[in-house]
Amino acid sequence: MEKTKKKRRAATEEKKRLILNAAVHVFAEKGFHRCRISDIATRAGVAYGLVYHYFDNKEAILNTIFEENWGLLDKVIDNAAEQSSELREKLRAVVAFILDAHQLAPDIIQVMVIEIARSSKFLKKPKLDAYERVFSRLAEVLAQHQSQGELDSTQDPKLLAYSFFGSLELILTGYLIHTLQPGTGDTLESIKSALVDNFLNGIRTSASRTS
Amino acid sequence: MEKTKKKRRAATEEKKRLILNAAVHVFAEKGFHRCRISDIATRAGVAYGLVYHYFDNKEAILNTIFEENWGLLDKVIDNAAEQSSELREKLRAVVAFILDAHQLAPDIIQVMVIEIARSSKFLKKPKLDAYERVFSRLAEVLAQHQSQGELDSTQDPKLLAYSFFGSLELILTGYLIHTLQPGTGDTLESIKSALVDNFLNGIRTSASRTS
Amino acid sequence: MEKTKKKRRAATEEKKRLILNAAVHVFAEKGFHRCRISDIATRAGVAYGLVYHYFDNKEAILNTIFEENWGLLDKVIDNAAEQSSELREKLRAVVAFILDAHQLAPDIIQVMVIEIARSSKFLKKPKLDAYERVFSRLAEVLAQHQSQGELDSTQDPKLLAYSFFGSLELILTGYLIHTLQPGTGDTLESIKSALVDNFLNGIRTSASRTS
Amino acid sequence: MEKTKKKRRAATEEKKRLILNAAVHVFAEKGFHRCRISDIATRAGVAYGLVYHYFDNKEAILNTIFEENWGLLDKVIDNAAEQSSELREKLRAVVAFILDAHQLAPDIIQVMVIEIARSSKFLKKPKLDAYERVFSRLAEVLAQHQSQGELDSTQDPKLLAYSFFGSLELILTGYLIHTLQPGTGDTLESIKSALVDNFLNGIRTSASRTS
DNA sequence: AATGAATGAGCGTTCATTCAT
DNA sequence: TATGAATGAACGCTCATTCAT
Repeated sequence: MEKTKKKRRAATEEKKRLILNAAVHVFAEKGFHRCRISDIATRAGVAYGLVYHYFDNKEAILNTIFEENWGLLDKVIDNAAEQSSELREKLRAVVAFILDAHQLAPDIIQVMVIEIARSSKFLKKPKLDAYERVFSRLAEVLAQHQSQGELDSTQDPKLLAYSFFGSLELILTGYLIHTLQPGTGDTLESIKSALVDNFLNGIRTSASRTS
Repeated sequence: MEKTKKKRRAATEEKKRLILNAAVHVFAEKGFHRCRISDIATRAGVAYGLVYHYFDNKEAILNTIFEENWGLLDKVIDNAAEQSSELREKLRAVVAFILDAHQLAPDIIQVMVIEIARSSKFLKKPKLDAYERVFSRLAEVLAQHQSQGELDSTQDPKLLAYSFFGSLELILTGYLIHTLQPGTGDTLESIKSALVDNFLNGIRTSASRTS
Repeated sequence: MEKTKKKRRAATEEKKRLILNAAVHVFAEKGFHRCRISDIATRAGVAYGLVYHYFDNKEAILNTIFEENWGLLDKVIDNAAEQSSELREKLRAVVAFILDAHQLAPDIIQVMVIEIARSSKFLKKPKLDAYERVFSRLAEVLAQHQSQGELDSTQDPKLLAYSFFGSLELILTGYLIHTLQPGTGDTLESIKSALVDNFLNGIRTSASRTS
Repeated sequence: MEKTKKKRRAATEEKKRLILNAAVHVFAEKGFHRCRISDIATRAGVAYGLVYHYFDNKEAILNTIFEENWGLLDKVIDNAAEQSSELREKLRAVVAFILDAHQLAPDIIQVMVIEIARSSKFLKKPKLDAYERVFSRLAEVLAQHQSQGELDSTQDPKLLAYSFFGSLELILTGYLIHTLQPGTGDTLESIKSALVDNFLNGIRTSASRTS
């Protein structure tokens, strides 16, 4: 009995995952507004109505995707902050997480970047807060290193956090829409390093530096 | 007769502008997908059938907004490339244009950033090309300075261009959605400088530099 | 110009009427819950969407029917109260109005009796008040005749009003569902008289009266 | 074995009753069309699939409620006709049954009056016959007393039956929707008497009678 | 008997677009 | 040019009903 119930619960959870995965795929392919519930159901290989058995509505599906994945980012920053004392390492961990995720599951990253970040203007309170927390968290980390004299203290750490994620995001977008292609020499690792190093050191050659 | 025709043409152009302005406002307020043609017409103070005299459909309105404004950015980069030999000046001109525009007409910038740049995934050929040209143009400028030894030549200039615009875009987004507020000390000018300087020099203090 | 606008306004009003009439017919035929918007549109000979041009939703159509017709009943009672001093005459005017209306437009009466009275349990404030006003108004009239000694003053006039309308309503229902048929001798006029007389005098023969 | 079967049968019957009671409650609360099977199941504390073990469909539940209760009314009229020779007593028994039932189980009465009696227009053959039988039965009783000279023989007894039940029904409706409240002096008994007496004697004072 | 996952037809509503005036 | 009535495809969502366990 117990076992049966557990099994059923597990099967149920699996079905939900199936729908979620289908949704991620379809959102990435056609965009949230352009896709229909039936696209999701078809892709998941389930009946139309079943989607509504698991989710209140289309928006709720997107919310679930957001919560599951944005939460991960939250944790990654926390872990990075704890596990290393080097700022460079911390930033690299964040970049690595996102770029690796993009390798493994580009659809999810795309939905996060395009469908959620894009609609951030229209986010309501609880979601907006969750969204913002990631930036605040990185800003905290930066602030800490400012106070240790490693970073220019005159600058707003929040703005720096936005700057950092902005670079990352648009580069990702470039990859996603294929207007930006990794050069022949660029390994994923070299891109990770470049992103972090450029953020920390800038792109000028030391030769050309005056100030 | 001639005059009358001109007048009429001018009046027509004015009406078109009226609708375009209304569209910008409404797109910014509710988002492209969430707003209706009638919202635009109401805001413009015209009958909604009239919108179809001036534009083929809803998409065409967004296209017009895109073309008019993205074209400006194109020109700004060209001008900047010509009018100064200093890379810093060139970049500053671009940043200044965008941030000033955001001061003067935040709705336009919002629509460009949120409704167009973010949905670039779904752009079709001609629009996508126009979109991409801006990045290529900036990349060219950067490549030129690489060849002059001012910038690290090992890096992909296109990627650097994406990085630069990405920072700018997300900071703008932060301002637009009010999760990022200009600090009390931050003048618009100081933000412009910081963006360019950080891109060129990074954010590390010289004291903490080892390499 | 003026004329053209007026004409258009009139044509519009006519179209609305067309839809309203179709709705009355369809509501009467299949019942409010069982009919679809498309039934109304088809019956009216207009496009599906036009119904929504004139009415917010299905409920709003029923509301309009209610308001237009229930308001008439209101006025009829008022007029009857003013134009005659005889209670019998007043009641007869009310009965006559309803039964005549039923002859002329049985569908409307049916919708009023079945769809609105039935859902009276679920009426919200403003509609419920309008609904109730008719009963209150008749109760006032009865109360006045009580105070003149014509009617038994020990009884609740409101309850008497409900009793009166209840008789009328169920008889109408009987006719509507054809479980009650006017007998061969019964003219409409005789039924009107019977209803009023029975209400005032009861149905007992004087011979059998003891009290 | 026998016993076990009986027990099981009893348990089954009990479950069915549970669902039926829940249905009555929910139909009364939200209306037949506005409630879902799951509302009934939830209220009954069972899985909603179980509802389909006991009933073919939603309609069948309503039918069962109708049959169980309308059948009682049938019997009440029969009993009244047999047990007393006085018409007043017979009518009083019917009124008493209904009003007492309304005291004890207002939900059932409401469902009978609002969901069934009011939608009688849409009843199909077998149900319609059952519905109608009650009126016919009362009409028979009245006809009998007409032939004994107690009641005005010129009137259609069926119409009188409708008139009588109509009064009763709308007064009940008034109580159900709380637009009619029992006055402070009105006991339930006085209302029963009034209904019957008014039907038999009318509401005019003898002083004002001319005919 | 009991559960609740699964199905899919049905329907209300929206809204871009067309068209008559 | 200007209006807004008219059209109807599209789609989100509901929920009665079936079915596997």
